[in-house]
Amino acid sequence: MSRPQPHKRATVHDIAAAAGMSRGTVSRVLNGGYVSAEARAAIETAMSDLGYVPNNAARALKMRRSQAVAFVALEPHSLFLDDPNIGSIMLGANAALSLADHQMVSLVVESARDTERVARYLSGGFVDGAIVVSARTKDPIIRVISDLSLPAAFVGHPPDLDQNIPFVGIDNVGSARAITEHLATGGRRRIGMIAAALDRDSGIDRLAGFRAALGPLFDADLVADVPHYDYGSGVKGMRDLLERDPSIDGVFAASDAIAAGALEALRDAGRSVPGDVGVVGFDDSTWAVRCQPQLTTVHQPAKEIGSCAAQLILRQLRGEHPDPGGQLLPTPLVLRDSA
Amino acid sequence: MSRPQPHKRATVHDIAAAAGMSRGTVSRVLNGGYVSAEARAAIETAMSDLGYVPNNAARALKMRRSQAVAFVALEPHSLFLDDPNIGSIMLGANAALSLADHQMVSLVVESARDTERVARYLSGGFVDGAIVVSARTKDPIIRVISDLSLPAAFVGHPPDLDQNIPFVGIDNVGSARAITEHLATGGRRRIGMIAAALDRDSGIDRLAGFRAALGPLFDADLVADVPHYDYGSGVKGMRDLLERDPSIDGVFAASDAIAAGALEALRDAGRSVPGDVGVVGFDDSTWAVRCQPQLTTVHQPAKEIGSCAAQLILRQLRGEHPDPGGQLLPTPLVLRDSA
DNA sequence: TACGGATGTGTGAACGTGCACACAGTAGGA
DNA sequence: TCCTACTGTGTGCACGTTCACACATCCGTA
Repeated sequence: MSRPQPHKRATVHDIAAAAGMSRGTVSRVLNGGYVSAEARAAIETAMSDLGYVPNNAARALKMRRSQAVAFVALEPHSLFLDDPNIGSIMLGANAALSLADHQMVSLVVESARDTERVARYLSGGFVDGAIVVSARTKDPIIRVISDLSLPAAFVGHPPDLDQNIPFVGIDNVGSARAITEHLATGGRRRIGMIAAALDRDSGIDRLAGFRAALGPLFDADLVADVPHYDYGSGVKGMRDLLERDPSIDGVFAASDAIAAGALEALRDAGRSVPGDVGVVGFDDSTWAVRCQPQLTTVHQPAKEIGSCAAQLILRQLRGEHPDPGGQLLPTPLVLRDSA
Repeated sequence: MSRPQPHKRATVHDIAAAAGMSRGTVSRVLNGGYVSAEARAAIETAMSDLGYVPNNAARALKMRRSQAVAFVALEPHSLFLDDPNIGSIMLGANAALSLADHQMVSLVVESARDTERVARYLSGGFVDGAIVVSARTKDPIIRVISDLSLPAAFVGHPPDLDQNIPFVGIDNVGSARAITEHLATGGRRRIGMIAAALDRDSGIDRLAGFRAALGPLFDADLVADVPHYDYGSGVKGMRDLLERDPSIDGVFAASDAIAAGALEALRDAGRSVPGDVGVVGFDDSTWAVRCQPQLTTVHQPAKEIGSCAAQLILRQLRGEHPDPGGQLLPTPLVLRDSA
């Protein structure tokens, strides 16, 4: 069986031979060191003549550094399709890694098969670290990363996360509380919530903040529980709430996409927003300004979250130990028209 | 300067020593060959005791195969944030590569700095091939890939694409023509278009199809030209068209996101859809069913496009030469409520 | 008995790189 | 004169893996 050889590529040997120098000198041209002007010139012309590109796999093997960092998106199906947030986090992380001359490679995990392959990939020396987004409690990838002791940073923090792994996120409890209070201050009496993703810390915490804000006025009957942060869930959740209590006059949606869905359900039911019902969202994503009326929401600094996670990795690569515990970024309220 | 050593990891040597065997036997346990049951057992316990994971960088160096394929998204800023299509293409490609036990790694190119680094990465032996999405005419990445003669597949085809590089896409001209004809058949007289991305083949071809469908009825004054396939562009483009000709009664939007924006502008202008104005989109993305009314549109088989691109790569890796020219996937019309 | 094949195992040489070391020549100061 | 410092270059080794080859053993058969 003959392996298909994609391309016969020049190596340091070939360059050295063509320039009449030794491998060491070629290496010094590439990585710095004492090289005479003539030698450098000869080697550089040889490199461009032969179209030399260094083999990073060999370099990674020798240096134990690949200059690449993985961005692992778990169960991104709905995320990529409905939640613009993860895109922003990715772009933020990429920008920060790019400045440090690291390549971000993002890996998608959808199936068990993917999990295993990604684990192999992460442990294989192709990357120096990993940013993990949207891990659920008991996610097998958490164990894999702990076992490998690969430099890592999580976005959000599953409760069973290893103490030594740093994370970055937002204060979901506090932000949810703040936006709920805004709704209450506006004079709303019957305030409900469309809670989502209660298998993740973000979902649990947003519900906790909502509950804390209302205190004794909290009514468990006014909480609709939907699986995902997406538009369709918003429509369904809002219909549900309207059925349970037609006198509802305020809704906190766990995401902007959900809020957008809720607006549709309210429109169908003939309720005006913000006249009859005040609606607030969460994320300040592109959804927020697309809606009619535009959403009052919690700004989630997605780009900063991404770049912050990247910094956590870069710091570990410099040998610094990250502060234990997490880093929480501020989340200002954004007041628009929906409440 | 001491390099931060993330982890002292076991190698085949260590396993061999622990099991009282030689490296070769360990390799055979991993890659198949004649191994006695006792030897296999001893080595397997040694592997699990020492927590052995093979070093892919070393394997890639030796085998000249990394079992990884890059997914290069060019200028994804607006793509990731506004266009759910690219997410679907990614997931489709990942699924296909996953079945063939290849890791998909996606790379984001936003700046010139990114282009250079990605080029280095692609040529460095970390990946066996590359899927390139959303390349513009004269994109430097095209040259890089041609020069490397790295197995590649493009999604869409910039006109200056190397003849030898296969691509996958849809018949933008034909689909645009078909949906425009649907609009005309419905009895609309003054039909306009919100054309976008006229610096890419997709944008140019959709406009060409529109023009072909209308024939002599085509009126250049009823074409609004916007830069991107996003919601905001749709709002602007529609306002523009209404101003140019208030009697307009049909609109072909170059994407669903644009169509959604157009719906908003029409609502603001007090026009009913489909009563006063018929609107059709393109993509059949999540936008299409989120709108009020839901969009009549062209179904773009994004997942299939992704998996098809993946197949093109896998075929090249098996040493087969791909058919020159491209592969076009069918794009059925989806009739909903907006026209 | 001798031979060929199947099965099982060890050894050496690569893959392409970077670094430590060795060595050579020059210059300056004690 | 000798020692040191600096500049410039070549060589050997290691990174962790796989593969080709050599070798060893066992069995069935001519």
